[in-house]
Amino acid sequence: MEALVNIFRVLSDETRLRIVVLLAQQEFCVCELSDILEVSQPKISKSLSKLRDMNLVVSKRKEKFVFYQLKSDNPILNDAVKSILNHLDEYPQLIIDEHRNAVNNRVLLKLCNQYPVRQS
Amino acid sequence: MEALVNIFRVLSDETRLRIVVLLAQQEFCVCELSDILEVSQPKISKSLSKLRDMNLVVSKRKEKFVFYQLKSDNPILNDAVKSILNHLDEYPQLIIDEHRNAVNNRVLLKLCNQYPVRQS
DNA sequence: AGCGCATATAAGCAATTAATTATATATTAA
DNA sequence: TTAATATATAATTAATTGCTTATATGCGCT
Repeated sequence: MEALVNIFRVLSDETRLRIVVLLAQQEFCVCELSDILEVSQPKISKSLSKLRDMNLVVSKRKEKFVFYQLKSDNPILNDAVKSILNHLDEYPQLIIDEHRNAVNNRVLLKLCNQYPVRQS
Repeated sequence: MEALVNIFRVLSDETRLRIVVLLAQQEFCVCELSDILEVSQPKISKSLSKLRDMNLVVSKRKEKFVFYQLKSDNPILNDAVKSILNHLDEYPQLIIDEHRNAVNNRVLLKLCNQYPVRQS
């Protein structure tokens, strides 16, 4: 029961929710999330550590960067994310996040080389 | 976005979540919820008023009793409730609530007449 | 070893939320 | 109109949460 309530508590914070929605689609490192969401690094880091404490994400270091991945073994969280994605058009901020992700990947990443390299 | 986050905030409180799950199945008055959940009347009342402020329930008085009904026009909330009901077996407290509701309806209600009468 | 960048954690403060107790309102019934 | 019951709200205090700034850790490079 507490676990159930905690899932919803995680999603009741805007920063955490935006992170979860992004991670539902691909893994990200801390600095990417900080850039995409325009949220301070400590705040992102703290959000992620809370998600990790609750066993909702896993992290792995790749050289300088620590990448976070959403775990997919929590049916309630999965359903909630699916529900949000189904109604994405009602939440402009989430669409902006997606868009900023795409832009970051194309421009910043490739030109300035200040981003982790992805082989897509 | 704030509306989205607020849905999850509502569900991140155990009392409110238990109320929502019960109301998803039928309407209840305050005293019934207080009895079934074994939670103080002011706490139930306050939870319900928060739900009403967020436009998630409607209330109607029937004589002494004020009945609350879950509104069904919020897709995110609907999906969340469906998801919870799909995994009810993992949350014993919710099952107990359902059970106590059934018992209350059969025993207390009919014998002692201390409950609002329902025509089922 | 020393520097730089990525990430994590800590400290202090502000703000929000919650619980309990008491009280107020509204309806019914005598 | 008074009493009893159902519900709502208020006041106080306690607890949680969140933000910012500062600092610590960890890895890679030179």
